[in-house]
Amino acid sequence: MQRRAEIPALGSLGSSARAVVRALLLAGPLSRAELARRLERSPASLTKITRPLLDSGLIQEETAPLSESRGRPGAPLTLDASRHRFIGVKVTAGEVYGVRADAAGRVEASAHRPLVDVKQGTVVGQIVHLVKELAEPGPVQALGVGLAGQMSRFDRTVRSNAYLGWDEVPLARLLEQATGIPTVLSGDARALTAGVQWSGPGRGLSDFAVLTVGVGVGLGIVLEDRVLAGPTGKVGMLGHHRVSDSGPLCTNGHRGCASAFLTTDAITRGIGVPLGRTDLDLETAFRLAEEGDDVALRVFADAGHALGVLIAELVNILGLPAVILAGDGLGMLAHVRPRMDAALAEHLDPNATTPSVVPFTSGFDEWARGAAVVACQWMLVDPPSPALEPA
Amino acid sequence: MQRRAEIPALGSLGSSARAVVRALLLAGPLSRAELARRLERSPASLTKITRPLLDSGLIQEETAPLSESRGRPGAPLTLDASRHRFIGVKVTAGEVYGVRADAAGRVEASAHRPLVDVKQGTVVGQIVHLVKELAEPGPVQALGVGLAGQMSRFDRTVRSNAYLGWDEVPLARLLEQATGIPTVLSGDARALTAGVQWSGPGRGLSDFAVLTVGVGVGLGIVLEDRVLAGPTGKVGMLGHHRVSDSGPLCTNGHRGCASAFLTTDAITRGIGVPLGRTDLDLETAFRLAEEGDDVALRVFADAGHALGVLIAELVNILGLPAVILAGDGLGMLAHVRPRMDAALAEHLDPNATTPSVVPFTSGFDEWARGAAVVACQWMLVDPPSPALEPA
DNA sequence: GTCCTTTCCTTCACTATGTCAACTAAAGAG
DNA sequence: CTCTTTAGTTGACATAGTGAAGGAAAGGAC
Repeated sequence: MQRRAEIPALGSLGSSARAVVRALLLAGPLSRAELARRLERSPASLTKITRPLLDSGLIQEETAPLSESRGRPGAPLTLDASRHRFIGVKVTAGEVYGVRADAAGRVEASAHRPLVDVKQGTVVGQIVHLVKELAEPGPVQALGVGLAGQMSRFDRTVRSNAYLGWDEVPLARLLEQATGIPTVLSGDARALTAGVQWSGPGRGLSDFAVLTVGVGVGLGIVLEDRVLAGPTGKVGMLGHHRVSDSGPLCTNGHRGCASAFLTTDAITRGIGVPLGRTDLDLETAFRLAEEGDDVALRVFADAGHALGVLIAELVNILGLPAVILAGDGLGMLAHVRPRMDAALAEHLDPNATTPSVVPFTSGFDEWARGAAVVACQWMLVDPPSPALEPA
Repeated sequence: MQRRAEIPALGSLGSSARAVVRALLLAGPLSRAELARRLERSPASLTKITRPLLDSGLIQEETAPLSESRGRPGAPLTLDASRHRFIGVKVTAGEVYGVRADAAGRVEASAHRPLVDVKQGTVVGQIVHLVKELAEPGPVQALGVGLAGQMSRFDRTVRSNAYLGWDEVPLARLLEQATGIPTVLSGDARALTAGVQWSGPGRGLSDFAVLTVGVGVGLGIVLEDRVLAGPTGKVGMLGHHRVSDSGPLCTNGHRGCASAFLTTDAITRGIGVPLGRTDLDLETAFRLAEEGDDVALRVFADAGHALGVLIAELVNILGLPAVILAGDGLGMLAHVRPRMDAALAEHLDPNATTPSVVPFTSGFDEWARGAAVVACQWMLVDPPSPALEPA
């Protein structure tokens, strides 16, 4: 058995070694010859690149040869993803969620802590507590934090966050100083999308969108294998996107916008108010629909219509072959799917290819897991990110 | 005066030399120090990279020094774009348009030829004629051809083109054999967008969309300085994108779709049919609107509304700071702008930044010029494209 | 078994590209 | 006139990749 401490950190690798690690993480065991084809290098280069990785124990050569067709079988190289740990944190309304995941995005541990206020010190303190709790066994290579709001891919500063009331807070540096772990920030929808792409239902797809439904409506887009950051971090502002000329008002007073049909609040109030039950919850709403209640059926039909229209717009504009649905409001899918499919078919351009619409049920952990994946990707970007700033 | 024949072709350059040429074409005269900063290389490297380019006459050192602030002034390097010629061709309904442009995208000559049928031989023959006519003075470095339909960035084969009725036609190879000029194919909207980005109103913008209005409705998207090809070449299928719950039917029988409001045909028929004037043209429609005709005013108002909704959707989904309007139907802008602006404001997500909407008046040449720009970009991509196949 | 073919992988000499450190060069500021 | 700042060059060196040549490991033909 090899000593674990000797394995080098992913962040310390050269650019070609990173490319090899990325390929191995993405596509399992691969022979040198296969890697050479994928990375568009010569076989000679792959011998050279993989040697130090094998020597350091970062990758291993499997004994069972990979025999396909005739000719000498390739020696499969593997990377033991479980030896590289990352922590992901998602900051929400009143809570901070965190997970520890390996390089393959598998969750090893999760935890959460309440957020009593949004003062800098409180939030940083709670994140640090959470990280220390999760970091326990073995070294952690990087920490990713997902926050609502506009930030670039691999950001270091919260520039302006309406929800937290923050302005120019160097959160990554503060967390690095407190934890000693290299830290990146990312938009939460972007992080979720990265998680879906790296090790969720988006794995292997080079182009897709993630549409989330819950407290709000969110969007993440992957084009040509890259998660879109948006020019100003502002991708997917479709919460108040108009979906119908009629319909209810949203909380901002817009008629017929996506939020007015799709958020948990819109659904519970849409059903609860006409029935005089102001504190109706989603489960009750589902039950009412199953019992054939007229109001519930109409509200879910409208939600399905809104969802179908949003998907059609995405596909018409971007030509996406797949759309993944996620978020804690996804439970309604069973009730809205027929109407969603109908609206999608109706609004899709006749020349566009019908996308596959894939539901992805997940809890709040998935947002944190996405942040962990972002941290891992950060360690593997080319060109390498600047090293941890001196504390 | 230097002998022109000695200048090396752009396609023969190494990858760093290409990067220098791209930067000089994009941002005019730049000193070595400035190039080093932009390309993220050391000053020493730039001395080394630029030396053979200067020796070969491909770039020149300007005499007037570039004096900013204190310190030694930089020696501006320029690339004489006019010494590199490209031909762009756009294949449309009954005609083939072509232009000869320089590396900066400036049109030097243009011509067009009728297309009596869409047989392979006929189309290839007409393109070859056009190219020979335009290629006259000096050598041409590459030929770009823009066609409607789905193709990748820098394609070589028309895989399936409903309009031409073609299937798996190796058009690039055929044209290379007939003309001896390296040839690329590209989607027409993609080519137009490349032209706008390289040397049109999109110059300097890293994120924008081009929305075209005319016979149909087209879309091109630039994100992070890259023209989007779309996963299957299918970006911007918004011709039949639903814009309103009510409104006229389009030619495919869809109610309220973009085509039903915005195409030239939709406008002339929308005004002409109620007035009993079946052969009404756009000019007459404009005049009617200026005279205050009720029908014309309503049709243009609806068109403005449709345009505003499309722009809002684009901006909501992608966070684009700018949208450029083009196409031969753009003449209507004056008549539709108030309503367009209103619809844009109404449908834009309150959290999104209002984009600048820039009209770009242009003729059919602009589509061909885009194809020439694609040819130039093809010569400058990194990694280099495979060289001209042996004929 | 003994070839032969195919594919994988390595070695080695070589090229391309880019860097650092030390230097010269040209301007403005005091 | 010297100091500072910025630009550009030089030469020794580093890094990453390649092609050509050959060894290694399988299956197939005989």
